[in-house]
This record gives sequence, structure tokens and C-alpha cells, in this order.
Amino acid sequence: MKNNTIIDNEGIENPEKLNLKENNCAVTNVFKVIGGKWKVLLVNAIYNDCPKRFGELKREMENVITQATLTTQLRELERDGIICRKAYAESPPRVEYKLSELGKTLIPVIRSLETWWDAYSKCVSEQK
Amino acid sequence: MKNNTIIDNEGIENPEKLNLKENNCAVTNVFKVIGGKWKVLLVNAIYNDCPKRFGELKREMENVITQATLTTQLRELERDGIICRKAYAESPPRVEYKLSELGKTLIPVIRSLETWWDAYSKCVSEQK
DNA sequence: ACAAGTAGTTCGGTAAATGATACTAGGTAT
DNA sequence: ATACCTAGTATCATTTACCGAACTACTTGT
Repeated sequence: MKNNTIIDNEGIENPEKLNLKENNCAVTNVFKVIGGKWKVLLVNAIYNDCPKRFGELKREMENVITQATLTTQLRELERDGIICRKAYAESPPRVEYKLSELGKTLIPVIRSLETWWDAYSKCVSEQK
Repeated sequence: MKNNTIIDNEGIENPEKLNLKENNCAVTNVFKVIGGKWKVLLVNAIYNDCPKRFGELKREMENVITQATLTTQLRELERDGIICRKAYAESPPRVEYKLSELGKTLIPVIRSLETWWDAYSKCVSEQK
């Protein structure tokens, strides 16, 4: 029983895997934008008081996030148009982060996820 | 300069890392439930026609998902109360998956994520 | 005796995300 | 001269998610 592998191509036009599925699911794409471990926390923090500096964000994450990760997550949010970064040519350096207009449209979505979680977790805890 | 490591504990009561932050962010918790690569796709597929069998789901994922991964994702969705699994004592085996009532409450949330993505991607493509 | 069908499990591997730690630059305060 | 401040980089290690391929159990059909 060596070559009984099922090769089932029905419905697959192009052999490059995952192309269709990965790009077809809108929610998967949303997760790519805000699915990072700290991103929603960061978006909320920047939304709550704007502008926010790098060090403030780090402290607001209770210093648990590393600088490297914080930099990465902020850069990705900037690349995806969610936040704006403004660096001032001072020393010590000062960098300010703000939500973009596009980023602000995320807030109601985040709130609806929070609302669902509240109802869900309440329901699950009652179940026991 | 060896021991200039900043040990900054302000605001941290308990030394166990991440406890506060990880559980405080509702959205992060939501991602734990539906953040798996195939979960939203599976939830949608099971919602669209119910009940759904294991093999049907695999085919609907265009056979790109492996059986191992499909099993894992389904088991987690079941553990989290989103879907119900019913196995029939037949041979060949038959297993049916359905959305639970709790799982059905996910549908509007998923739709709102899809709606946001549509607006977002439209806006981003116009920007260029 | 053997293959087919379903819903898995098992083993081994890889890539991506995140973490820990140390280091940097340029100006200000001591 | 040296230390401090901010906003990072650089390097390496670890964890987690997911993939590929093979194997399994049980019963019916040939």
C-alpha cells in the first residue's frame, strides 16, 4: 500500500495551492490586518488618546511586549493604512502614532467583536 | 554596559507575565475561537447547509486542507461550543457537524467583518 | 482474498510569529 | 568623561500552526 494516495483535483483549476481559498475569505484577510497578538490592543490604545508615543504604548502594554515586536506591529499597522506615524527630528527622538481615518472605521468592528465575546463568555460560563 | 537592563515593573502586580493582558483583550479571545486558518470557512460551510459531513467539508475546502488539520479545527470549534458533532455507529463511519445556537450568533459577526473588509479593500485600492 | 469507502490518527517537518537580550545614535544633564 | 533618554535594530531561540504522507478500523461489495 504505497501508492494509494488519493489525488483529487475536482474543482481545482490552478495547481498553485491555497490561492483561491486564502484570498477568497474576507475574514482571513481581516485577521491579517488586525490579527497580530497586540494589534487590537494598540489600535484601542492609540484611539483612546491620540497621538501616542512609542514609549507610552510600550508602558500601556505593561512592558510585556518587546520593543522589537512593538516596532513590527506598528509598522504593519502603518503599512496597512490603519495608523499614521510621525517622527520628529529631535533628540531624544519623538515619534507619534495616530489612527488614520481608515483605522477609525475599525473601532465599531472591534466593539462588535467585544460585544459578541461578552455574550459568548457569559453563555459558556452559565453552561457549566 | 552589561547590567543596564531596564527592569520596569510599574503597574505589574503579579510577576506571571501576560496574564492580565492576554485575558483582558476580548478580541484576542475571539481570535482564539475563530482565528484558525480554516475556521470561518468551516463555520460558513456548516451554516450554509446543515448538517455537514467530514468529507463534504474537506471537499468544500477544495481538498487543500489536510485531514489532520480539519480534524483539529473541527475539534476546537466543538470544544468552544460553536459546532456540534454527531457520530453514527455505522460502517463506513458517518459523522455530522452542525452549528450550535451559540455558533449561530457568530454569523452576524462574521458578516460585519466581511462588510468591513469590502469597504477597506475598496478604499485601499482607490488610494493607489 | 482483497479492494473500497469514511473518518479519522500518527509522525516528521517547516515557516511564521513572537520572545529575550544586547546593542545603537545623537543630544542633554551631571 | 560619563550616564541617560527615546526609539529603535540585530541576533538568536522558542512556540505554534499548519502541511505531507502514511497508516488504521470496520464493514460491504467483488
